Amino acid sequence: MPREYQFPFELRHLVYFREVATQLHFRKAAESLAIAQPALSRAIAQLESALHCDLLNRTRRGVEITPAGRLLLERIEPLLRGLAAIPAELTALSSGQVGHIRVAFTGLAMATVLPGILREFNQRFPGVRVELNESPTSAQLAALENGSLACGFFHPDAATPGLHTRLLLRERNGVLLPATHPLAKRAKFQLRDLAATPFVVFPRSHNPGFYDRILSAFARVGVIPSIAEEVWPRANAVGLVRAGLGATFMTPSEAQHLPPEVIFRELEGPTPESRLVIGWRKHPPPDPALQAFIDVAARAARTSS
Amino acid sequence: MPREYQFPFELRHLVYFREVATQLHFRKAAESLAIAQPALSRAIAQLESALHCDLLNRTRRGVEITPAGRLLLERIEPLLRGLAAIPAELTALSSGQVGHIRVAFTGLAMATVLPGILREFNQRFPGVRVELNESPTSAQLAALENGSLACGFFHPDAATPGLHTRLLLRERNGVLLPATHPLAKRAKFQLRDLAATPFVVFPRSHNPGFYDRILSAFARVGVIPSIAEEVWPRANAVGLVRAGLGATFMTPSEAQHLPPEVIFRELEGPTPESRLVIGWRKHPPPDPALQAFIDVAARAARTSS
DNA sequence: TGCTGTGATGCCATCTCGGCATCAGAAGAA
DNA sequence: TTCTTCTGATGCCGAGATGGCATCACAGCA
Repeated sequence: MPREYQFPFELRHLVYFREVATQLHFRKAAESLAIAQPALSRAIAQLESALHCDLLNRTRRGVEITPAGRLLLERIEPLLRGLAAIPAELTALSSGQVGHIRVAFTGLAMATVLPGILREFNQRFPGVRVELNESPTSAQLAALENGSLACGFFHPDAATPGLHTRLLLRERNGVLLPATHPLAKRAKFQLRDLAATPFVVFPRSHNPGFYDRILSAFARVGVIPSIAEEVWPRANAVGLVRAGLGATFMTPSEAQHLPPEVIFRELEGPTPESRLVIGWRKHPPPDPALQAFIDVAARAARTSS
Repeated sequence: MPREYQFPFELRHLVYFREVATQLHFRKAAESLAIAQPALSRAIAQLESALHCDLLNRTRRGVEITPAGRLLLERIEPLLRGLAAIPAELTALSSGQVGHIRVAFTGLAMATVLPGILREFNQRFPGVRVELNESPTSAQLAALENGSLACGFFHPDAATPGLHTRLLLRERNGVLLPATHPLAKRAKFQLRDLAATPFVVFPRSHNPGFYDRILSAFARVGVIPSIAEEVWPRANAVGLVRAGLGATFMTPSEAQHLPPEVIFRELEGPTPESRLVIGWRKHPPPDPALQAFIDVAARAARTSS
């Protein structure tokens, strides 16, 4: 039998030694450990022979610790404490009370449901660290697939195989115009009225489906829009609109806090729709912390709608 | 049977788990561990049930680690490394290559043998930290007895029960005079010539035997000396002599580097003798580092005498 | 459909661990 | 002194744990 083993001792020996070295009394230590004294004597003897040195001096008037024993005691105490803490940590992890989840989101999520979700989740699961990254839909889908992302708030435009998704909200897009734009004076207008207006959009690669829906919405009213800039994230588009470079699509939710030089208008008639979902991988199934986050997110969406 | 135990697992389980979690392959891990694969499977299953959570997902296309497993792996890796380092540390301690010894000394020791001893010891045992404290003989004896001192360089005046001692040097005391003292002009004189001179001595409690030998040496020549000050350590006595407060006893070795305002003179006839020894406790026997220090000290004394 | 490779399971020999009873030696009391 | 009492060490034995071997169950692949 190999009996080849990295450690010449077992945890048992170390725990026993710690007890004897602390109490300096074999019988009392054995009692504390709920074993008989001979077993303890033997275990200590084994440890000493395994380490090739004396750890305790057994005198008739008690036990005293040797320098080697003192060194061993110093070394094992923090290690035993660390080991003892592990089961509780794992329990906390399994119950979802402790953990770490990486979450990605888009500007729309942050403008709508995300703050409320984070507030409630942090309150109910203060031990779970949430790592947040604003990230476009396509990057989120890639990160979800390769496992580097736990869940994402994004805008699906097609089926998402391998993912569970849950619809959080849907909004019609309006447009954000420079205050100097001729249409800014009108309360209502349609997409085709924007034929002459250059647009600031996000890069197509970030969400090809929505990008293409914008183009086809224009096409349906016989317009080929001019694309002035492609920029990400959304806040920068607002800056460019404010600078007068063009208009941009935006949902009402995103249009809450705007600088004075821009004006938001809803559109009549056809317009692209934004759908926000939360998505996560089917396999492996979410760990408890992520499941808790998803539950909180789903409930927040229900209550807000 | 109690089988009450602080840890729900043993080191074996942790080492096995680390191997599987690293290799993500039961057979290969079992081979690395020099055990059969079924034993490894069982050990991991035991660990999982002990911790009440899954650590590894066994899929047909290999093994993948769960969040709980990853947490466990993170936690145990530093702990296992720490445990693995212990045997070597104890070996180093036992061989005397590593350690810590507390050493006390008197001014005479530092003026004579101690620097050479420390130089050689540090060279041969760089891993041993030597803690040095200048301390009077009586304090050294007390500290040796209660175990707070490993060894001391001191001046015994009686038997030292419970201690091993080794004579390092013996020197006749001369006197240190202010340069303005009348006797300073004479090259030779005896103790009785100092009848009118006040003396600066160390406190009697610091080495009663030597103090009394001074008094009896005076008594033998019919002189009752006047004690001007009692001061410790020796360097301060030099300062008081320099300030003209009186004379003090001193060995030639201690009179090497003196300020110009004082003059050292050897004495003819009877004079107190200083004996420097190194002493250490008989029980418990010295640990290897201390033994090495004693050996170096004894050899240094032999070569210098 | 069979082959290959995975981890899991059944069975058994062996070893270890710990309990009980007892021993050996020193300190302290009578 | 002698006896008691306390210490830790040792002999012996049974229960349980451990690990090896053979085998199973299952998925991927040719």
